[in-house]
Amino acid sequence: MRKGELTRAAILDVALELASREGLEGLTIGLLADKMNMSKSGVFAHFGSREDLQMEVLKLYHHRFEQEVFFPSMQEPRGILRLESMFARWIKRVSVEIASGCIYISGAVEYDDRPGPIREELVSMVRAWQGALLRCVTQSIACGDLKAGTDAGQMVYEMYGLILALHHDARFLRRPGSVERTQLGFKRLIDTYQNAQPPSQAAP
Amino acid sequence: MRKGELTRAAILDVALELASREGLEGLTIGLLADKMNMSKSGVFAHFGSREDLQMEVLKLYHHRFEQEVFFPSMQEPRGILRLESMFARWIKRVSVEIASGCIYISGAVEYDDRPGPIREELVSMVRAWQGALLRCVTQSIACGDLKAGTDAGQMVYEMYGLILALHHDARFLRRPGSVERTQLGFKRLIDTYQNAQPPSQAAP
DNA sequence: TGGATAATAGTACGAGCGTTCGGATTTTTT
DNA sequence: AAAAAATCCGAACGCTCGTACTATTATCCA
Repeated sequence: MRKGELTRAAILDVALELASREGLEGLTIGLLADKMNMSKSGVFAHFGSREDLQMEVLKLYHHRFEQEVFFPSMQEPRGILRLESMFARWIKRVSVEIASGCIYISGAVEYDDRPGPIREELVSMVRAWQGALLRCVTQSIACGDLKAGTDAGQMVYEMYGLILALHHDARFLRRPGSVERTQLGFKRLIDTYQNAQPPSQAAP
Repeated sequence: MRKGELTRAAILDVALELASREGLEGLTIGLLADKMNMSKSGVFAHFGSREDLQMEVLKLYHHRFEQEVFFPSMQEPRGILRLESMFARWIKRVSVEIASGCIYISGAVEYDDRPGPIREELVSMVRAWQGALLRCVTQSIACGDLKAGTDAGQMVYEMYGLILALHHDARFLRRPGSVERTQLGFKRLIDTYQNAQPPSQAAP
């Protein structure tokens, strides 16, 4: 691997850290250069523009999220077990991000009214993740783990709300016990839509 | 009323509109001056600093929120009726803000890691609103509308999550039907914790 | 090891930011 | 109506931003 690609990767790593704290729009080349002990133009040369840099950071974040949350949960069997794994790993991920900030969540606010390629990419990423959750819920219904009439979209909606509340209360309000509240909310969600007893079996 | 106070009020009105769209940190004096057909220094003279301007905008927003959501609901009798009124008005308010943006929510992201008086004020405002919700839930338990063992903090937590999800899905993802999902989520929340039949009477 | 190539530094530009200051103009008060 | 005070403008300052260009240094390949 060439040296250029190496420092580029190192820059992106620091950039992700910085963007997590300050937001993608708060990510500045000057600050990044300082943290890297490089000149501004030295950093800049690795990316065609600031927007390209932001895009790369976003894609790196997405990749990490997939690695930590999505892929491991796919090892679990289809149904409620996988759903619980996805949510548990999601909570764990956001819990860590209480200290640093979650780019999906801060980005949703930063780009809710700012058109452009960054917004497009961000929207499609979040949609993809919600789509994955939706599929998992649908499968859970199909295999009889969840009641037949369950509104899958509604479940995903409320799951997302619980995570947003976690980020809000823990990171912004600095309130302890938010993780437990999120778990409790998820438990009530499952309790509402879960089929009577059989842990993971076909429906009648 | 002196002319100064009049234009000052007009500036604040436009500033609130602008801060709703771009966020409090995106509120800039130059842009504000343009929208007012005034010079930058002319606008600036009405406030000692940009931070003061932001603070005034924040307080104006808080005032409007109280007027539209909090105070009218206080007309309702204590208990679940008042709680439902608070949530309904809250939804209505955020629904309108889908087009413009909610400063409480965008501010929570902008200032989650940015110390200073603005953050302090914002946190105390959100805490106050959650406190009001908490009191209302507690009263609903006391008067027997909600079950005795109900975790009031948990209810408020989930209500806030539903609103955050509304803002996220409707404003950022531009997904239709989010208001209905929010109402459905609230209904399930009430169903879980509501006492059997008596609409609003003392508990056994 | 030398020559081509890649990687970084340095400097400068134009734009926008918050803020200051002095003067012109309008409003209010006496 | 005259005096006092409030209001607003215009220009300028120092700063930071992204970006372009040139030159120097380091790295890679033959």
